[in-house]
This record gives sequence, C-alpha cells and structure tokens, in this order.
Amino acid sequence: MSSKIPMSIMLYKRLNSYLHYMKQLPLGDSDNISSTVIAAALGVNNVQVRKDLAIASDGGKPRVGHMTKDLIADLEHFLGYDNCSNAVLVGAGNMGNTLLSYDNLEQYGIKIVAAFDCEPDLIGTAVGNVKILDVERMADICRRLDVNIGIVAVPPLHAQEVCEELISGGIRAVWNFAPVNLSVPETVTVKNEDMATSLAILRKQLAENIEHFGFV
Amino acid sequence: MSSKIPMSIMLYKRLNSYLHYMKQLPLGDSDNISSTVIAAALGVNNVQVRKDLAIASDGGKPRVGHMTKDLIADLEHFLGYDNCSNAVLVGAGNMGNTLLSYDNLEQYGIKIVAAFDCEPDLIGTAVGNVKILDVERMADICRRLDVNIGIVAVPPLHAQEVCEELISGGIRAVWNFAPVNLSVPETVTVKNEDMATSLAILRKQLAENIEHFGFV
DNA sequence: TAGATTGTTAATCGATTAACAATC
DNA sequence: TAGATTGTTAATCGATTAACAATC
Repeated sequence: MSSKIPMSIMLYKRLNSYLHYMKQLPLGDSDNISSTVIAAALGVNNVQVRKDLAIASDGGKPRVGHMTKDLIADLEHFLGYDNCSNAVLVGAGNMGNTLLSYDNLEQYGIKIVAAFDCEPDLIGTAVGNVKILDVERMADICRRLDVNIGIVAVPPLHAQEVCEELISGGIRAVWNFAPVNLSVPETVTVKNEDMATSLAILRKQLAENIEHFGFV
Repeated sequence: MSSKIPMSIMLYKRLNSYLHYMKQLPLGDSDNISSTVIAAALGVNNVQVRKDLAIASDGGKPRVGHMTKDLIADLEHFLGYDNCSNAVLVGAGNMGNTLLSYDNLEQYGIKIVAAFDCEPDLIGTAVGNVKILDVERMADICRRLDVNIGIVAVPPLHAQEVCEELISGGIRAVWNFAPVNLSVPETVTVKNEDMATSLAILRKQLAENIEHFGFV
C-alpha cells in the first residue's frame, strides 16, 4: 500500500490533461486507447505517458492499450475526483464567491460545507446553498464537522491570522488564494494558488516566444 | 543578453516567495539581507537561495549580503512586476469579475484594458473602469490596441473557440482559467490556471501528511 | 505468426545540494 | 586579520527520454 507515489506537480498536471483529453473523446462503450495516441494528441513523449499511466492505473494490454472507460475511472480515482472531501471557505469576497459558485468543484473532489466572513452584512446570507457564517465560530464548527481542508480567500493582511484560526479548528490542509507566505506547523500542508507566479511565468514565456518567432 | 534563463516553475515560485518575505520586512532604508537569512526564514536550502538570487540579481557582497531595497527591485524586475503589459479578458462571469476587481493585478505586471462577453445583459456594463464589450469585436480590438495577452475565463465549452478568436486578434499568450486543454499553434503560449490539479495535489499531500503524523 | 503496444532497464538531462575557494 | 557571506565547481538526486525485451 501507498508504495512511494511521486509528488511531482508536473505528473499531476499531465494526468489531469490525459483525463480531460479522454473525457472529451466520443465515447464508445468498449473503446480502447493507447499511450501512443494520447501522447500524439497532446504532443507529449509517449514513454512519459506510459510511465504516468502506470503510476495511476493497473496497466493496459499489449497491442490493445487501455479500455478508455476504465482508464478514465482509474485516473479520476488517482486524482481523487471520485471521492469528495469536505472543506470550509474563509472570505466571501470576490474570489470566495467565485469558488462558491464554481459547482465543478465537487467534480474535482471537494465540497464546501461552510463559509465564513467577518463582514456583518455578509453574515447570514448564502451563496447557493452554503450559508456564510461569522468567522468567530469557525474553529468550533470545523471541529464539529470534522473538516480537514480550509480555503483561504481573504485579503493578504488577514491570511496568516485566519490560517492559524483554521489550524486551531483542526484543519490539516490549506488552499491559499492570498498572495502571502503562510507559516504553518509541519503537520499542516499549504498549497498556494499563486496567480502572481503564474503571470510572471506566462510573461517570461511570452517574451521568449516573441524573441523566438518574432511578431505576427 | 537573454543568456539562457531557466524556466523552472519552482524557481519562479521561490523568487516570488523571497520577494514577499522581504517586502513584509520592517524596512530600514539601507538595510541588508543575506541568502542565509532568507533561507532560514522560509525553510529553504541556503545554496538554493543564493543560486536563485544570482539568476535574478546582480549579486551581493561577501560578508554583507544584498542591499534589501535593491534586491527587491531586482526581483520585481526579473519577475516583470515593474512593467505592466496590457491584457484583455474574455468572460465576465464570476471568475472574470474577480480578476477585474483584483486591483493587485497591476502590481503583478498586467493591466486588463478591455473585457468581452457574449451575454447581451452584460455588454455595455462596466466593472471598475473596464467596460465589457461584445465578444464579436474582440479580435478587432485586440489588433487595434496591440495587446499580446488574453485571459480566458469562459465556460469550458467555449474556451477553445474563444482562444482561437483571441489568436486571430494577434494574441500571443493565453492565461487560461477554463478546465480544458487548449490547442494552439506553437507561436502561442498557454498557461493554465489549473485549480483541479492544485486540488488533487493538495489532497494527496493531505493524505500523506495524515498518514505520516496521524490525526490531531 | 507479425506487429503494435506494453512494461522495464539503462542513459540522459536538469535541478538541487554539498564542498570549497574567493572576498570584503 | 578573522569570519561571514559570496559565487563556483563537483556530487547527488530525481525526472525525462531512449532502447529493448515481453506479450497479447
């Protein structure tokens, strides 16, 4: 069990893209697919695909490949899209609202069961069927609902404080949308949704691209 | 010039975190900082930090380190935060609105100069001082404003189509928030803001974390 | 059987870390 | 000068790619 799963971000991105590719395929019920085909379609090395699939799936059959339906299920399972975790959201501002309205979130394995804010006007209102509660009650409610995942969508200045409050409520994983380095004990995992870095990389690549291909 | 800059995502994430760390420091005007200190504060290997800084900055002085003010400026320059690019946004739904209201975006080097949607009710309205225009006019306006960056924040089904329209308007870099593999010519760069993958990784880490440290 | 596809083993590449000499 | 910090060169580690044997 749990025999040393690689943690490379790239692996996960690729698996996710294979999954998207297959799901968008016209689906015959007993269709098969091979790493070679996926690789060609996505412009990735085919050995890469085979290795990746070997990590996430039971493996296919020589000359036949993988049964598409099963492979999709395997990837969804590996990526955790098939069993939902509960999560709480802190910060019902713009980003918070976006996440609350993003109904696909459940497809990707988490369900927001409660949202918190400190703004009196927001407390008591609801987005979809998630009520926005007073952040004062957060730690307590996290404990009671036995939630492990907290989403931080508050302004940067409050992020650290909110994060600590989540942790005091027993949260073990923080999905952070604030542009801040959160400091947490080693028992807690943080994943930064880091728009600034994404942008920096995008623009670097753009610059290289233009240097390489010129304009037009 | 442009002497082979490494493109590793991790490098950029780290540089960004060093920058955040320094900016949050109480600032004396002529204070210095060393890679050792940064490394210790962020829990990173100190040689790593030194190498990273060497890539983005002119370098510090032995025994003294870097002048904080200058180092901040160098990192901001390297990450492109000091000169803004214009961008257009497609899709004025939840995510689009969040991006439009996210005034920090300019701090991170891009400015949204126009937004587009296909929804008649939205066309003509504005968010902040960005007007939402008919997506029909998009390619044309992109050309006229000579914009290189397009942000895709439309539902997955329309993403590919919208992306092609952007490209026909001369866009060379696409920041994609739709959970889709966009296919683009090699002259165009795509950066996926890939929440699903982030979530998958977060949950894997959470699982490992709990396996390692147990509950409580 | 022949051939496509698989999984595996070895080679390459790049990024991280360790060791060390240079310098203010 | 002594010592902290720098940059550099070599060693390690991990991820990607290439070569190949196994199999339906």
